[in-house]
Amino acid sequence: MSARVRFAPSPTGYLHIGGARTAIYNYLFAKANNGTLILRIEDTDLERSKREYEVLQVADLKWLGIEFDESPEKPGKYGPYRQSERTDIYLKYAQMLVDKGLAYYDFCTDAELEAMKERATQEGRPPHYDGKWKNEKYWEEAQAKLAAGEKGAIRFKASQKSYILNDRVRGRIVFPENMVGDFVLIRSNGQPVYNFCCVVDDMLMKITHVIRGEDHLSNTLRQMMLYEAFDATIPEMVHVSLLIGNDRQKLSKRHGATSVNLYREESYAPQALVNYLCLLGWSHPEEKDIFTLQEIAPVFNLDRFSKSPAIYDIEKLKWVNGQHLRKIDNEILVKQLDAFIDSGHWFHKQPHDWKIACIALFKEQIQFFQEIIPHLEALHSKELVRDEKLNEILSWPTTPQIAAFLSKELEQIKTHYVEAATFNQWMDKIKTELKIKGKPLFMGVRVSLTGHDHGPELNQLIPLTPVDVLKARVKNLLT
RNA sequence: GCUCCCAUCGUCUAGCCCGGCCUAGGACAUCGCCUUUUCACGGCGGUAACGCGGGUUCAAAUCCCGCUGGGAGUGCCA
Repeated sequence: MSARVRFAPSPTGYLHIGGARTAIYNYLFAKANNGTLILRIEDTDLERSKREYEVLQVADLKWLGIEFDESPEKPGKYGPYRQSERTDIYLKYAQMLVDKGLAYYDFCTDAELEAMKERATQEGRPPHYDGKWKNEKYWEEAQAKLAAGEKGAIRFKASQKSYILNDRVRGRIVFPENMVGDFVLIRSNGQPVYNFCCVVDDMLMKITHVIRGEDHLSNTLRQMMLYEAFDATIPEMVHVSLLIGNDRQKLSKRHGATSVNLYREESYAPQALVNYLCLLGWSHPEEKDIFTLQEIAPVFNLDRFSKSPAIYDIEKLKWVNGQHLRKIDNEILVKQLDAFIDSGHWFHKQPHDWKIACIALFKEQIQFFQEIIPHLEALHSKELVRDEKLNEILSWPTTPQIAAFLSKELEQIKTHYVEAATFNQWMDKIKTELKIKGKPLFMGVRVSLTGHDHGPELNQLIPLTPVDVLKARVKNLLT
């Protein structure tokens, strides 16, 4: 039987990086095993689920390079792929359990349940449902209520024995007896509940491996009971450790950017995010740390998951991003930059070759795509911002000499830009005629021409800077 | 509270299942040095970890127990 895996997000918000990570693992597993990847929308919480979030999440997934073999947009033969469209299926299966005597109708009110929980807690018992409507003496009443059209929830008779789960990453897990009370399958409003839908769908969609976050580990007990009730085999369970913040707490908004769309907006390379996320809790057999999904799909396997939670550290992401950015073709980068920079910006008026040269020059220096903006601004700024270090260089006796020389040379230039060859001639002349060399030479020229004490290599930078800007800077410095 | 899970450098991790080759390896970050001379990139090097306590064993990061710490769950949320 070929592998079938699914990613099952709830459309209640943007795609979270934790969700993206499990999607990646599922994708990789499917690819590695020539299997099928399914997208199932878990929108049984009508209150919080929104179609627009589903659209957004799918778009983010696509941006990350994750495509599905079966999904709401691309139905296979196990649809529908939105749980909200499968209600009658769940109802049917719930009724089957009722008929088999494995589940029952419950007509308790919220207040009743609340009181029940409170009582149990006070008495030091686990806050389980007390099984009132399971009791024979209420059967007739239940039938009557049902006949009268009253809405009741359907509860599963939780078996009170101990269960053993063989989890692919966590090994043998023993759930002791009496851990859960009778739980709801169908709400009194007729809507099914997560744990139930999940089992029915995984069963019907013939899912072979469930790869999901460790937060679902305890849900697995209930789900095992349901598989048992349906006389079905449990898929292979793969519970991956969670992502946490630098304070070791559950990852949340206060830890910074936790949703994928934010990274897209900040122009991170999607393959970098994917690469980094993949490495959080999984390791490459050869300990490689820069790769694409296509590259590692053949070697991806379930044996290399770490069991402990991983702290999400954006510093390493930045580095990974830089590594990927350097591999991207300059033409593509220019296109992205065009889209990234505001339409009114002078950058758009530059010739294509100039843009390419800029990208080539700066791509080695930036980790964030957006960090290129200050670099670009620096090319066009006539300003000379004096700080301590700059003033020190300006105080060197050689610097005014260099500036004066450059000023004269610049007057000779009739073109819009200085050629690299011309610039190199200047350097030679300063060396031979002015007899300046070493640090005073390079820093003197750099400061005179750029107004900064740092930046890319001069012979690449200067040919990209307009002559009038260079003139203004030198003049600025001489006065 | 109860239940389950987890525990190697600041961070991500390799090693653990099948004890010796581990004076614990790699990567990010950090520090220093080198590099047609700056920041960066690159190269070289440094600082830095087996949570604690007991066992078992000739030998333990690796196996067992306890403690401590952390995480998750405990819903008519997913």
